[in-house]
Amino acid sequence: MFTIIRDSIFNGLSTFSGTKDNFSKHDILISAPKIQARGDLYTNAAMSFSKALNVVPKVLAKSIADSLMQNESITEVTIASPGFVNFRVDRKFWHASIDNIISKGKDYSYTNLKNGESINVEFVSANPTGPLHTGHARNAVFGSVASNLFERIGYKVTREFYINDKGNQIDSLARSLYLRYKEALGISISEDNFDEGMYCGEYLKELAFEIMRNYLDEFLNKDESDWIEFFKDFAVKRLLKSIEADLSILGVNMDVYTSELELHKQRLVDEAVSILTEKNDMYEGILPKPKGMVIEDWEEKSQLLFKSTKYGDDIDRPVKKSDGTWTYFAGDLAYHLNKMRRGFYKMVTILGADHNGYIKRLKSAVNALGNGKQDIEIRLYQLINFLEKGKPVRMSKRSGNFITLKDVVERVGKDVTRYMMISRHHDVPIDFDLVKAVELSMDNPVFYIQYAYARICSVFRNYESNFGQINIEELKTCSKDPLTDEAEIFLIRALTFWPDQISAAAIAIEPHRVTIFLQEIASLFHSLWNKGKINTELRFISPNNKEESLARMSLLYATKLVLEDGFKIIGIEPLSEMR
RNA sequence: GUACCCGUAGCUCAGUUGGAUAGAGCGUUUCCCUCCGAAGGAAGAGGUCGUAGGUUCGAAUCCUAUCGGGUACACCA
Repeated sequence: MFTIIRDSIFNGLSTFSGTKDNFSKHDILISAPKIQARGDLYTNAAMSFSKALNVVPKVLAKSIADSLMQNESITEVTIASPGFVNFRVDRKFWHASIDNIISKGKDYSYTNLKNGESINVEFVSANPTGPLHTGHARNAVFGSVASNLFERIGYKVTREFYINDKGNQIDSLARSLYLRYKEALGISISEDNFDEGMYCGEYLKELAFEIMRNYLDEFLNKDESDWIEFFKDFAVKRLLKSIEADLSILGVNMDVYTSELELHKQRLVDEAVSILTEKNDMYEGILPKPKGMVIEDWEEKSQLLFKSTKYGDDIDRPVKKSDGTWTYFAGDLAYHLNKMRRGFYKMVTILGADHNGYIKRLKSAVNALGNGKQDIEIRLYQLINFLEKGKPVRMSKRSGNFITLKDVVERVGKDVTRYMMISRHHDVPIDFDLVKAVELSMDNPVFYIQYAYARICSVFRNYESNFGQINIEELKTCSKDPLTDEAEIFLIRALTFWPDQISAAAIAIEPHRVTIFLQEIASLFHSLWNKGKINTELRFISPNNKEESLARMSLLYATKLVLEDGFKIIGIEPLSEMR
């Protein structure tokens, strides 16, 4: 809807030379003034482009104002110093906005900014050594909502999970499973049998029993080399399946799973290393002892290093351990080379805040391998504190007594979990109160927006019992003239901003904004509803006046579409009535 | 010691490429159900945006310094 206005503003600016080179229409801000008396909308374009065009803001503002005046939907334009242009639009503009929303329907917030460009979103990527825990839940929801947002701006999204199915942790996993296997065969095992770093959680017992049933004592009293590969493979496969199941109850589905082990088997690590060697980015060297932390068994060791300092990292990073085997980082070199070979130059990776030390080396690696075409963005999310009636829930990883993702979803439901996980900026830790989260109050913001939606559905039921079945064509074509109240216009205005806000959230990779906008719209709706309680003129349904009722229903229908769109992006189900 | 993140109302947090008089919820005070769902709404109190400088027409937002909190810092993943 704002494109027409943007065009007018742009025309006002384009009388000055250099306009086309300096910015595009998309850079023009149109927003609602905080103070109502100033107008319906304003732009700061005169100030923000004053420098680029080398023209004083007031002159630009005058030119913008003149151009806006020629737009017939604009009724009044005022200039405020130092160059704000405030204006009012005709009611018909807002009325047309409703028609626009209804015609676009489910595609209302879709903007084809990226024109089908491929993007790879890597998220969760949990080690397949146990069930997903609550931290993964935030990662999963963040990645999944970000992906939905990317699709809204025209990206072709691939949701990807990187499987760390190689290394010491997987060895420990296999040994842990072997202990459980011995236990299944009647050998007594206690927690003391599990060394540091091994996995003594209950979940391996089930897998051990399955091996015992199918293979009896075939692996008993054999050398580790005779069984370890089988146990690794079995454990990883099964745990991955349970991870997939956990993600699915959260409504998260991956498109691609990529195995680290496979990349090694395909010799892609060697390939990545030889590419970097050719670029002169690899060398055999000794790393300095880290400062500010005590390492007891520190030894100077020569190892293969990647020259990541060349790309902005603080120190160079080891690709081989001192014993000559590959590091985890070596696998990541291969992995990102693999991503780019599959055509993904635009990459987004979601990681926990504890990975902050890893970003620079990852970006360095991608920059070194990407030949300038690469574009990787990494987003970190903060931890979640689980509370119960305000008191922290104790979690001990050692005894395996930590809250799993499944626990949370089973307790509060998928929708509440998803909503809570993205209701805050990713840089802010979340306090998640398991009790308050299911209360039917404003301590539980999910219900606020669902309540708004349910109320709208209720009005529709009511309308139909008065006037019979409603159809969309009718809503589109009916006269919107009865919509004149301030509260109605405010709601329409908020709905009109929706596509801009969604694309801004996508570009910034900030899914939490969606929840904020939804709160705003729900609030405007609730406000309008209550206004109708006091002033019967404003009620959505006037039993004796179908025309008026229909106009109001068209506004509600547009609101409903936007709420549904928001729900879909967040991945929660709309409720047509509260229990 | 170094890097990254956070510091906004009593509490939990928004604040969109820098925009005009900094906003919500909870809590608190006062109103609004004979009337489409009060699980809601209207209004009040509550702020030198951690502190000090700087950049400019204009700073919660950008830069520098500083204080407080979090996370991470050889070969692990």
